[in-house]
Formats: sequence, C-alpha cells, structure tokens
Amino acid sequence: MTRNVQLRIDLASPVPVYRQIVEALRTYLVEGRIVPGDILPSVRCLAGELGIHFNTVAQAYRELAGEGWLEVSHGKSVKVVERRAQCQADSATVARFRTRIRSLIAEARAQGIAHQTVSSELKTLAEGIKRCSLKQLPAVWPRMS
Amino acid sequence: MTRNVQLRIDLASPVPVYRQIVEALRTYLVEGRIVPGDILPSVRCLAGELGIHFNTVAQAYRELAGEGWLEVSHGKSVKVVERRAQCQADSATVARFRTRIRSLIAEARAQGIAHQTVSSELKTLAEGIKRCSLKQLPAVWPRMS
DNA sequence: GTAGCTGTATTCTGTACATAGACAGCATAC
DNA sequence: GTATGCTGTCTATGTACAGAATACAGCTAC
Repeated sequence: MTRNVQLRIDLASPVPVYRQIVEALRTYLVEGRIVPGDILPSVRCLAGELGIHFNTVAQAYRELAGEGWLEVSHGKSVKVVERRAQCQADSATVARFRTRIRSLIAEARAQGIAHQTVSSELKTLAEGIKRCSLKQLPAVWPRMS
Repeated sequence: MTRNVQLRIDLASPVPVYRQIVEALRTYLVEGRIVPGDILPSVRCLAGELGIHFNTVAQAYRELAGEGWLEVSHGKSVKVVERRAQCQADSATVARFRTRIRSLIAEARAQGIAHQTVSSELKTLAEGIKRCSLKQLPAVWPRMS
C-alpha cells in the first residue's frame, strides 16, 4: 500500500531546508501518517525530489534519528522505528510551547488572518489531537523510483 | 503609567536573537500590550538590558518598522504607530499558518507534552483571541533609565 | 567478485548573525 | 548659536552554519 505523503520545502524561507524537512517529517510521525516499519526514501531520492543536495537530507535524517524516530545505518535504507516513550514534559517546556504558539498567532494576525479564522483553526487542531492519538494506521512511504 | 513588559531572549537558541526580539515585540503589539503612541527604549538601553549589541536591537526595530508597527527615524526615539489595516490574508497564507502550527504541535508532543495539555492550551489561546481583540488598553513602555 | 545501491566523512564556499566603532541627526541647556 | 548628550545609521570584520562537491565505505543482489 502506498500513501501519498509529500514534502514541500521553501528555499526562500529563512528556516534552513534541513530543518524544514525535520519539521515536516516529525509532523507526519507524530500524527501517525508514517509509522514504525516504514522505509523512508534514500537521501539521494528525496534530495532529487526536492531539488537539493543529498547531504542536506542526510542531515535531517540524522536529526530525526537523534530524536529516536529513525534507524539510520550505513549502506542500509532508513527505517522508522518504535520510539520509546518520552518522560512527561516539565512546566518550563510547556511555557516555551505557549510562548511560541502565541508568537505564531501574533504573526498570523499581523499578516491579516482574521481572528475568527485563527481561532477556529486552533480549535480544529485542538480537537484533532484527541482523534489522531486514538488511531494509529499503518502507512507505507511511496518509493520514489 | 508603567506596565511591566519584559523581553526574554535565549542566546543558546538556534533562532537569531534579533528575530526573537521581533517575535516577542510583535506578540505584544498584536495583543495590545504595546499600543500606538508608546515610546520604545533606545537600541542601546534595550541592548544593555538583554546583554547584546545595540545593532542587534536596531535590526529588530528596523524589521518591525518595515512591517508598519514602528516609526524609526534618525536621532529620535522609536515610536509605536497606528498600523494601517492589512488586507485579508489569502488561503495560501492560512494554509502556511496551519502547517506551522501543526509542526509546532508535533514538536511539543514529541517533547513529551501530553495531548490534553496541548489541546487545552490551544483552546485557551483560541478563546483569548476573541477577548483581546475586543479590548485595546493603552500601555506605556517602561523607561529603562 | 562486481555492480549498484545505500549512508558517511571531509572539505569548501557563500551567507547571515552579531559585534565594533565611526558617523550623523535631533533635543536641550546654557 | 553651540556644546553636550542623547538618538539611530552605516560600514567593516569575525564567526558560525547551511548547503554543496566529492571521495569513501557498508550492504545486497546477481
């Protein structure tokens, strides 16, 4: 089975490309759109798709491996593994999260996104968290020829 | 009247310091904790407070001036001005916002913040948006001697 | 073995961040 | 008017890092 999971990166963004890849993949991992056992495309494949150098992809993979999401070993393809449970975050971590969300909301509103839109987006995401924490569907990363 | 509005920056963060300042101030501006007419501390004052070089603060002020929040002119102090209304954001902007929030949520959950916590934080912020869009209190930036 | 895939390591280049310090505009006191 | 001390601006300069080039080395199928 092949699920359509696509990455989009913005070369013009001030956010480094390797970090964009990390964030996008981590989102899919947390949301269960990529699950343990999945094989990720090779660094060269994904790099070709994105139009960047494969070392940039390798850096992203290493980062995610460091976080415990991936198993990366020389000569073998990159595999998604079961991540051992994280210990409960402390209040400082939660506070940092709150600050960053507030900052992001401020930026959105500064860009002209309406209060109602921001508010409803947040509520939708808040609801979605519960749902997606219940179901954990198996997914297979599409092989990129 | 002096309101206690403090900036906290993290020199160890991968996010550039000038950007941290921009984001923190923009959050206060959007939330109405700093309003048109307020005078911001001089680049040297704020830099001294934060323990960084004044040119870094100047860069942040220029960025916010470019967004229309501040009036910065040579030899005079930096003033918060009425920002002309933004045109409604298009759907692509909203989509980008959604993606970034999802990414942030994923990072939070990866760090061990509980589903319930994330969910309730989001709901609280969603509610807060309506409230703070109604009241617009006058605020005065504390002069940092 | 060897061909072709996989990720790794080293090195280089360009860019962006942060700083240093000289410069110039403005306001106030005299 | 002008001296003084504040304000932000401009132009280097050092440093760190992102991204790419390229050679290397492990794994697998034939």
